This record gives sequence, C-alpha cells and structure tokens, in this order.
Amino acid sequence: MAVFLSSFVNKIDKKGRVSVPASFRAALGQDATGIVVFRSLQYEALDGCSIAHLELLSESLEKLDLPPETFELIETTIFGGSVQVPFDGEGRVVLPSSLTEAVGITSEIAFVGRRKTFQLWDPAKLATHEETARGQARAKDISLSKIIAAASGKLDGRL
Amino acid sequence: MAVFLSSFVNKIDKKGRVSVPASFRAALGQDATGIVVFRSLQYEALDGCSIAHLELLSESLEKLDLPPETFELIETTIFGGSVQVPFDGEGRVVLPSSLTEAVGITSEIAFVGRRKTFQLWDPAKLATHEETARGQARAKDISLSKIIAAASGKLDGRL
DNA sequence: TGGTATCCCATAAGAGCCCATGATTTGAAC
DNA sequence: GTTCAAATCATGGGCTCTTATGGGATACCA
Repeated sequence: MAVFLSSFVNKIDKKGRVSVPASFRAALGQDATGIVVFRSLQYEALDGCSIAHLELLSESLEKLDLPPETFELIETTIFGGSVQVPFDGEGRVVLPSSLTEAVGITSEIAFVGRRKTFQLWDPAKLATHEETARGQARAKDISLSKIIAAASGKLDGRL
Repeated sequence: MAVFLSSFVNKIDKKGRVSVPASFRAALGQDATGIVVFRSLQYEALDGCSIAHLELLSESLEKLDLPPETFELIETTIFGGSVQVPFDGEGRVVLPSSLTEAVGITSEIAFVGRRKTFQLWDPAKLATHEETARGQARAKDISLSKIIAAASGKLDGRL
C-alpha cells in the first residue's frame, strides 16, 4: 500500500510535463506505470492516488449498501471524473489541462502527501488554504498538546 | 516512546544542515531514520516529533469520533503540513526552507524539548516568547512549589 | 500536415554519504 | 579538588549519486 508523505513543489515545463516527486514514485513502487487524478470534492485541488488504490476503493464501495443516489454521485464525480496518466521515462506526467485549469494550476504544482492519497494544488492556493485552516484550528482552540491529549484518551476523546 | 527534555541552540551551516542534539537523537532511538516537522498552530515555531509518534497520533485520532471538520482541520494543518526529514550520517537534518522561513529561522535553531514532542524556534523569538510566558505564569500565581503540590495531589490537582 | 504524445539524452543543483577537526564533557587517577 | 586522557558532540568540507529540469527527434493521430 503506497504511503505518501511530505509536500513538494515542482514546475510544469513548456510541454506540460511535471516531475512526480521521487519519494512519491518510490511509494508507488517500481511497477507503477502512472497515477490516477480527479477533482477534489472539497477543495480547489486535485486528488491523486495509485491505480491500485482506486481499484481497491471501487471494490470496497460495491460491498457497501449505499443509497443508489449516493453511489451514483460517487460514480460520476470520482470514478467518472478520474484520469489515468502515465509516467514518462523520467517519472514525469502530463496532467489534462481540463483538470489543472479547473483548479487554477498554471506553472507549478504542489504535491501534498496524505498517506493513502495525495493532493495537487496551485502553490499559492495551497498556502492560502493552509493559513485559513490554521486560523480555523486556532479559533476552535485546537493545539498540538490538545490533539495529543485527545489521542491519549484525555478530554474524553473530544476536541 | 521518545521523551525530549532540555533546550539546545545549534547552528545551521552553509549547506543548510543542523545537528539534532545528541540527547534528542538518543530519545528517538537508534532505529530512528529521521524526524517529522510541521508548523506550530499556536506559535511562530515548528513542532517536531518522531515518525512513529506521528503515525500513532494519526491512528489514534482515526479511532476517535471527532467532528469531521475538526478531523479535517487537523489533517490539513498537522498531517498535510508535515515533512519527514532524514538524518545524515552525523545526526544532522536539512529542514525545508519553506518551513524555516515561515517561522523566521535563519542561522540558528533552538530545540526545545516538550516531552513527547519538541519545538524548533529562532533563538531570539524563543527568548521573547519565554519572557512573555514567565509574565503570564506570575500573573496566574504559578510557582514551582505549587506545581509540586498539585502533582502530589494537593490543591485537588488544580493550578 | 500540424500538433502532440512518446521516447531518448544531457545537465545542473542539491541530496546523500563519507571523513576530519576542534570544542566540550566525562571519568579515572592522583 | 585538580589534572589529564578519552569519549562524545557539533561543526566543516569534499565527493558521488540522484533528482528535477530542459531539449530534440520520431511516431502517431485527427
């Protein structure tokens, strides 16, 4: 199972190619021929993962007893909207401009590891998003020490 | 479980390397290949911990019934913003300049042990922060003798 | 036929690895 | 308590390899 950690910012070149960070390619494994990318449902970003992970997700979802409308929404947004993009020989991909334009990616891409998946952002939008999230966390009085306390069973597991 | 105590100030060299204090590396254990670093939510500093601790935290939080927005804020700020940095052969790390610049770290780093985690500060900002904290502790009438009393069950565990 | 995808190659920067040295700490001997 | 040697730690530098970046040629497709 691929685990994506840390964040990287890489350039998009004149041919529309961008290097997938070496540690992400390592996480994907030597057999990986590419990645899967689709619009994020929550953010102005793309979500990415390994091909195998999307297939596993698909199988898992079929076993759930989801309402048909919910299943149909997932089918349309994630599976219908996903694009499989192959690596070139140097570990680069060319992302469809329909996806990158939709989320404001122009000349650089921020790869944000989210363990099982990763996100792709325009770096400026990511910075704004992170500052907003930090402000919201502070407003909710979330701190690292409280997170650790909650994880340890203190605070009745609440935050 | 790593326990980080004391504070140290080390230099950043021309190649951007800084020695992780030997006692912190000892706390991390011989198997440790690096550390994890992310922006502090509360302070103009970075938070750091062992890779294992962050993974444990992640697993623990998934088991809690946190409100989805709270979970997502934590996911974005701490997990999404964390960077795994490896040790070199001499116990040094190279911190991403995106993190060090965000908190004003330039030529020296103060490592501040916080038992399960540690903080990374620009030394001048740390000095200011500590003075502020001392003033606040005095205003709350906190003293070492009262801390010891509270820890011993006196004062009904209150401070 | 033009545009683009694919494949191949080259290069610079920096990450990673290895080694050395001076400063500081620690412990033993007196 | 002092001195000295050994061990440890922080600091510095050099070399090699990997990675990200850039470009050209060819094949394919609309």
